Amino acid sequence: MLPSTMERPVPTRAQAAPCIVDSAAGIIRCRRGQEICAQDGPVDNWYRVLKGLARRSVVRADGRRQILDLLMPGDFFGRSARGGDAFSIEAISDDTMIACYPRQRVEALADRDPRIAHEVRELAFDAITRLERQILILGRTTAREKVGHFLLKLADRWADGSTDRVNLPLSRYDIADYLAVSVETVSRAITALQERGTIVVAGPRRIRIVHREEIETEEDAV
Amino acid sequence: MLPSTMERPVPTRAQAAPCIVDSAAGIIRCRRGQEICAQDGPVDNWYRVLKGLARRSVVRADGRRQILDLLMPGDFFGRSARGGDAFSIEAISDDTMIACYPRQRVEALADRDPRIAHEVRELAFDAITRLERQILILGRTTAREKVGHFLLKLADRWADGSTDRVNLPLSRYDIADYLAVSVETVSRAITALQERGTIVVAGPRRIRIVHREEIETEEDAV
DNA sequence: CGTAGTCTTGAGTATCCTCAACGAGGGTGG
DNA sequence: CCACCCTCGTTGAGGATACTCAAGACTACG
Repeated sequence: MLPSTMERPVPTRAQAAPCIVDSAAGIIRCRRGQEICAQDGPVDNWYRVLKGLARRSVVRADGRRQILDLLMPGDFFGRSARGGDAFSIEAISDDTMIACYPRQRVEALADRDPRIAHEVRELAFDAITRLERQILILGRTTAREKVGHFLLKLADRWADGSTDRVNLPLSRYDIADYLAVSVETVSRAITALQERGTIVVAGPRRIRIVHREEIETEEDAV
Repeated sequence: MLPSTMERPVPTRAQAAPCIVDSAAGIIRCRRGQEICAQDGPVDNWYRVLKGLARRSVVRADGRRQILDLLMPGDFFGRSARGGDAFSIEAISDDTMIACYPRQRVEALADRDPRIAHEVRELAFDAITRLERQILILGRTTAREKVGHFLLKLADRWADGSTDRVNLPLSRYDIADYLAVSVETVSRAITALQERGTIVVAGPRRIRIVHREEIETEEDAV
């Protein structure tokens, strides 16, 4: 078991579409677990994931970690200079590639070229959409719903050819911190979904969604 | 009780700072509860709250409502044309004023004027910061923490002169749907915070934060 | 003055968290 | 090759927390 899905290249979305602002980028290559940006670093950069998977997380004072955003190829993010909140960004899969732009430089580029401004705007709106989806998942009541919809979302974004086969690129711990539940609850939820026949678990990192509609209509939708 | 806080003008943040893109705006005036934008409407508009308070929410199939974003003066939001998710936006307080911009028109303006592009970018980043904060609140474990930090956030944004006196502009039901807990739990959490001496409740819509640090350091911070 | 909406509290149940233990897999060093 | 360690994943038991259903107090409003 544990077929080391992380080492294999991911079929779909393995590489982000090229992007105009990449002209101003430096490329960062990361191994699994490597920190891209410290929680209290002073730098003011924007980033875009080119390949792999990364997490943007906050560690609270009690040691609990909250993953704010899962970053897949094409995803854009910044440190939101204002706000005072500081995040740390770490690669989840090996060989994660991230483009890094100094904020001021991109701003300058955007001021000169409307196409770049447009692109940055679109990337920001994508980020908003992502965060809204995350809020919708966090707003669900039971852990089974959270995990189920997380799997659906992952299947859509991290498709393995068909959209019913999910190669989980992250650990149960990451899922737990992303959904704001405990690891044990994630594990139990997956087991419960399997026992109901909603999903089939072929190894901890290999899940097949059999009855998508059972997740979607489990006493609520949207 | 219920001193009808909603009818009184709010001292701080009652009016949003003027904004360049407002030149392209139509102004919408709403009464309390009035819908600004239907959940399945076809229009592709951007909005900015000028005065009052509004909520952007999703109603799930089971009737449960989730408030994605609380919109205060200065806040910007769109219907995120892509994504498929549809939201409905309603005014919470009476005499809420909202600027409404056709998306294409603002895009055209932004393409011509870098200052407008910059402003839209900043507004989008503000929205991202807002949503991230909301995720951090939703990620907390106990309802007491959620409600406590919600009050802190509201005190900061909706200050009544000093930042320890909060005139709740929204009902317990709105708070519940915003924090993804039941109304009863919100009520109990407020009662619990009062019994601990952390806050003082002077009427359902009037709360004073006495020991801010007790909320912030209640087994976690950030 | 009755109705509707808001807010609170109680009782019982369901869910989740914590602590704990155990198994499996991967890597390292002998 | 194997012992060892470490991380990951799962399962169990007990306690804490939140949800549901219910009822009551209060306010606003017609």
